[in-house]
Amino acid sequence: MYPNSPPARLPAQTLSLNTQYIPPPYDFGGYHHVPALGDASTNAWNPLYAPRDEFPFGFQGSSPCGGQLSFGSGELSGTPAAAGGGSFSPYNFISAQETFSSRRKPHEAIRATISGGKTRTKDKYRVVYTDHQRLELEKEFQYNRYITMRRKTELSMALSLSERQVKIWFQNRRAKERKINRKKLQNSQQASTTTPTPPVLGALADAHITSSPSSNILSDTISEEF
DNA sequence: TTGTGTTTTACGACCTCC
DNA sequence: GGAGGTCGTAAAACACAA
Repeated sequence: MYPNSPPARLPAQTLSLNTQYIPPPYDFGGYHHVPALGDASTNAWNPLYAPRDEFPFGFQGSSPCGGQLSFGSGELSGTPAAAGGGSFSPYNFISAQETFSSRRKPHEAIRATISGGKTRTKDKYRVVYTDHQRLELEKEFQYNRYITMRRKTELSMALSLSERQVKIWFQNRRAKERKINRKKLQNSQQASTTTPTPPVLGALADAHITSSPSSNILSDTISEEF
């Protein structure tokens, strides 16, 4: 079904990719989560530095990691108390998911139960999270790429999800981010190889022969963080 | 309406760290 | 050994062009 290339595990690549964070182009107009969020690119999300312990909360408007959280769009106006009166605090959640206007009808559209041979543990193959659930998860993700055990417990209770669901959501969300970053990197590499070098820049490049395209891309990517 | 491509949940395999 | 990480993938949910 998926005629993709065979699996190839490159753990080292994972680490290097995680050192940069480029905010993905969110489009809530589709069936995706959130409008464009603030720049959290100053974060260095390396699993080696992933918080395994608690971290202090209590920010308003901007994360301690430098990321701005601005959920002022009309989409978010459907969550009356979620933002805590305009400023997001990760501890402020509303558990009444029904108050969130959902564009689709989660859980209703599940038609098929797991047939024989499937190894899923749930009676349904997968559920569709409500917009509110995804919004709160997304907010937490913008605050911290790696959820702590405490926050996982709180989120699971607030959103009526299991801790395992919250954990897997964060795993999938990080995978999505890496995928987007890879695409961006590929696009920039293609652009650098296809676009002819302007004469002036070419002359400048001659003065720095040691710089390779790949290193330029890397530095460009890093410079985007600032 | 339908075919197709993309995104979203969920899992297994494997790896690392404590 | 367990928890949690990435990676690859299955299949549902969804968007959208024809």
